[in-house]
Amino acid sequence: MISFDTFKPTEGTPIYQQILLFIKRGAVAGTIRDGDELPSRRVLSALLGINPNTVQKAFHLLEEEELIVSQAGAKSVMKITEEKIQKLREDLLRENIRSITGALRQMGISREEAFKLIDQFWEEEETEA
Amino acid sequence: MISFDTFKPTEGTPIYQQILLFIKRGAVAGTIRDGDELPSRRVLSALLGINPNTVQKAFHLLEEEELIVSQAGAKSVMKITEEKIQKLREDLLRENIRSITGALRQMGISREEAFKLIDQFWEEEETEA
DNA sequence: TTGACTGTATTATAGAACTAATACAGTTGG
DNA sequence: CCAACTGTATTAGTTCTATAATACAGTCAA
Repeated sequence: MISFDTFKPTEGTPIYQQILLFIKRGAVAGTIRDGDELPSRRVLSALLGINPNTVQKAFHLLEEEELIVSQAGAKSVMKITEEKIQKLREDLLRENIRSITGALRQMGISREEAFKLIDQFWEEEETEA
Repeated sequence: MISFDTFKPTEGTPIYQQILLFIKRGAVAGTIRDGDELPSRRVLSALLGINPNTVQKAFHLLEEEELIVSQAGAKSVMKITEEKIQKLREDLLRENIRSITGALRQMGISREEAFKLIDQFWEEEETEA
C-alpha cells in the first residue's frame, strides 16, 4: 500500500496536480513500484482532509496516463514499466530545471552563484530531515 | 518606459502573477530601475493580448507592495529602493530554490546529478539566446 | 452469501481567474 | 483650452478548482 505520510499539500497549486506529482516523483525515485496498491479514494481523502472528488480527479488522470489501473470494486494498482519511468524522469527533470534556470537568469544570477545557493539550501534541508 | 519584449506568458500560472514576477525579477536584475515608467494598463493589455482587468490586477498588487506609485490620469512609475530590491532578491531566490531542491529530492536525484543537469540546461539556454 | 468496502457518476454550490463592456474623473501634450 | 490618454470602478459571464451530498454497481473477505 502506497504511503502518503510525506505528502504535504501546498497552497497555490491545485491539490489534484500535487497528488499526480507525488505519485510520479515516487515512481521516479523508486519508492513507488509496479503492482503497488493505492489507498481507496475515500480513505485517502479522509487522510488528507480533502474531498473524495479531488482524489478521484487525480486518480482519473493517472488512469488516463496509464500509470494506474482501476476496476470497480477493487483498489487501484500502479502499472508502470521501466520505460514509462524513464520518460517520467526526463519530463519532470526538464520541466523543473527549465523553470529554475529561467527564473535565475531573469534575476541576473550567474551560474556560479546559482550553484552556491543550491548547495546551501540542499544542506539546510538535509539537516531538517 | 519598461519593455515587455521578453515577457512570454506561460500556461498553468495566473497571468497577473507572471506580470508581478516579471517586474520583480527585472528589479532584482537591475534592468528595471526606480523612476521607470510602466506602460499604461490599456497599452500593455493590447500588447500582450490579454484583458485590461488582468493587467490592472497585477499593477494594483504592485501598488499594494509599494513597488510602484499610481495616480489617476498619469502613468504608473517604479518606486524601489536598494533595500526593497535586496528583500525581493532574497524572497525570490529562497522561494525558487526551495521548490527545485524539494522536487529533485522527491525524485531521488543526488546533489551531484542536480548540478550536472543544471549545468547542461544552462548551456542549452545560452546557445538559444 | 452477505455486508462492508471498492470505483464511478451525477448534480449543486462557491470562490478564483479571466474576459468583456462600460463609465467616470484626473493628467498631459499640442 | 481640450482632446486624447491615463487610472479606477462596476457589473456580468465563463472556466477551473474544490466541496458537498448522493446513488449505483462491482469486489472481496469473513
